[in-house]
Amino acid sequence: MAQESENALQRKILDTARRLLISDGYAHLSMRKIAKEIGYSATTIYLHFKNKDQLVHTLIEEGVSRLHGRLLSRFNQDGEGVRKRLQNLCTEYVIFGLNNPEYYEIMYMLHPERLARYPADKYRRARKNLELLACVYQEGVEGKVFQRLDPMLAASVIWSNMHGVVSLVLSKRFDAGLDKDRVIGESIERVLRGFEPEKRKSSYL
Amino acid sequence: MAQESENALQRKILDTARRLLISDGYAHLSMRKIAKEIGYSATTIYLHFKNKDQLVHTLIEEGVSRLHGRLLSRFNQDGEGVRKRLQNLCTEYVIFGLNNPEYYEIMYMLHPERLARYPADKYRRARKNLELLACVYQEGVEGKVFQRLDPMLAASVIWSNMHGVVSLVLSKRFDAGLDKDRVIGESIERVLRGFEPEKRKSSYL
DNA sequence: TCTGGCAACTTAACACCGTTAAGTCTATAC
DNA sequence: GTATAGACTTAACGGTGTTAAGTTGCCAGA
Repeated sequence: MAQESENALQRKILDTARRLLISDGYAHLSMRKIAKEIGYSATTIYLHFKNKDQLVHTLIEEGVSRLHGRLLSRFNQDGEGVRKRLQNLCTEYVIFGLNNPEYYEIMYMLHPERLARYPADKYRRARKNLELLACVYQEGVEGKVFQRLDPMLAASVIWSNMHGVVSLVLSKRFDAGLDKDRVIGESIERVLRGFEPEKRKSSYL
Repeated sequence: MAQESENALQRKILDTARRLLISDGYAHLSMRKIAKEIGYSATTIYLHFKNKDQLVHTLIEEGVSRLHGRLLSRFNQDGEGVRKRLQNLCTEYVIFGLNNPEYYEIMYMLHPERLARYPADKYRRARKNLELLACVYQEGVEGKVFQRLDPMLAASVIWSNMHGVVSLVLSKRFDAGLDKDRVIGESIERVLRGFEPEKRKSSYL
């Protein structure tokens, strides 16, 4: 069928694009290279994707759901305290970013111009990752492990902290002499501490 | 003198590059456009700058020292508590980033490929900004406002937190419904709280 | 005054890029 | 047998960073 061959080629384009993205980085990803790799002319890609941005958006979505898979498996891994669970989610996020720098770059570091027409339903998918953090935070609020606060706000603050450390490591902005693992560990630790309840007037002392 | 006219043109190139960077953004900054703007051929720029990266590095350095000026004036503005002073530095950093998105982009969000040959002495300048944070932190340690910790590590953690929130705002990754000012405020607040001493076993209660 | 050389600058070109318009070929439907 | 539709390509436009080679004009030394 026409549609099936269309889908097959579409998948081939995406697979090649992903491979080139990971091997050469986003800066070197070009329509012409993808085309050459799959043995078609560059214009053929435009029969399956409106433009390069749309192709990249598909890769972003892929990245988002890969990350979601990682976070979800951590999320479902209970048996530990709420604080430890949130900490694990943070660690998982950082690990994903450092292990998938090219995915991370297009997902969270690309200039917004490239995302201008990023479809709303894909944004919603991305938010699901934030909601995992928010959910655990809310649990923590109920268990008096964290201060009462809008969970999505708290999740956003935690996320932006994780993003800061990941993106600075990826873009090599930290001092060479600095132990990156310590910065990452301290980042997670400090921001979580920041949400813990004041213990000053603890009643049991 | 030959050198003087060289410098004059060099400055003209830089001024134009800066103007175009701010008006059109880094993505649209091209050697040809700069050349057209100053009425020279594109190749003339290569007589004064080795390549586009070197030109951008000069702009980055400019940005770093602009930011340094801002931070320094806040740094020298004492009469308040140490914690408030560190908070002010953080706020100043965020304000600079949001007010100078194009500068911020090339300074901290550009892909490391573009910075591969960024000279070491310019890195040192960039570190001076981090040292301002570290210095105030150290003051806080001595005043028992912050936990004892390697000041450069603490400064890096605080910086990466600020960078996270700035870069996510600039690249429009936060949910539209989220109050950015609150995220920024909470980010600063929470990370500083994370460095405060444990008050659990406070002796005066 | 002539000449060599140098500095400043330009033109032309290379090898890329995303993207579009127009054209080709082939298989199927009538 | 011919028309149509789908899949694909070629050629081109206007852009990019960058380099090699060429031009121009001025100034020093003979």
